[in-house]
Amino acid sequence: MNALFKALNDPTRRAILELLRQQPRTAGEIAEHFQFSKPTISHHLDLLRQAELVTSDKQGQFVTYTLNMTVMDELLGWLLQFKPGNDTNA
Amino acid sequence: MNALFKALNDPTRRAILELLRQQPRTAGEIAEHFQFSKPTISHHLDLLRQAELVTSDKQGQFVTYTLNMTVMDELLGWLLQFKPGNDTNA
DNA sequence: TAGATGTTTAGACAAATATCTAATTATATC
DNA sequence: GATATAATTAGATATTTGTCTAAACATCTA
Repeated sequence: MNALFKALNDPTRRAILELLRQQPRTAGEIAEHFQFSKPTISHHLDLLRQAELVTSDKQGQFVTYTLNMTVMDELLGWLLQFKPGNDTNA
Repeated sequence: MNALFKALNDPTRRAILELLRQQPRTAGEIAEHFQFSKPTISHHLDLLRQAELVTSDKQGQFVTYTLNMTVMDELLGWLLQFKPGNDTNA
């Protein structure tokens, strides 16, 4: 849960997630969308991977990043605990 | 959105939210649940208030904090954009 | 094998963050 | 008014974070 909130606490990382919402992309393609250096984007991708918000797959020189929604579902569950009438974790 | 994710990116602040899920509490009551100093808790409460995750109400010497779910709904909306088949912000 | 391309690692640094103690403000009560 | 209680503000400090450049690693192709 910590890694998840940490990963989400950055506008660039959230923008990366929104990019990947459309389709998987390589590290270089992702970097093109931002003004930061490639190492910086690589670091952001690392944090997203640590939080399991993305998966990475290396094909030759290219590393393709794909959105992984299963962790988002965990966050969804955490959120719903606050919804009135929901007694989960009561 | 930034203030929201920032506020959520701390286990103590998330625990405070979970405490307030049961009922509103004063700053002192909240502080009793943790091992940190009162100023530290006061600071966490300030960040939660900045994110509008809680509201505060002063009655005499006491300041009562109450959970505010409306911002959580915003987060919920952000999350749902990632759900397949959801074309919001497409 | 050499060079080009894609990506990550290493190391440095400024800015932000979480924490503390001491001091201050606000209210209640004697 | 003086003192006690509730809470916040101020200032200090160690840690974490986001960014950069330079270097290294991995793969492809001529």
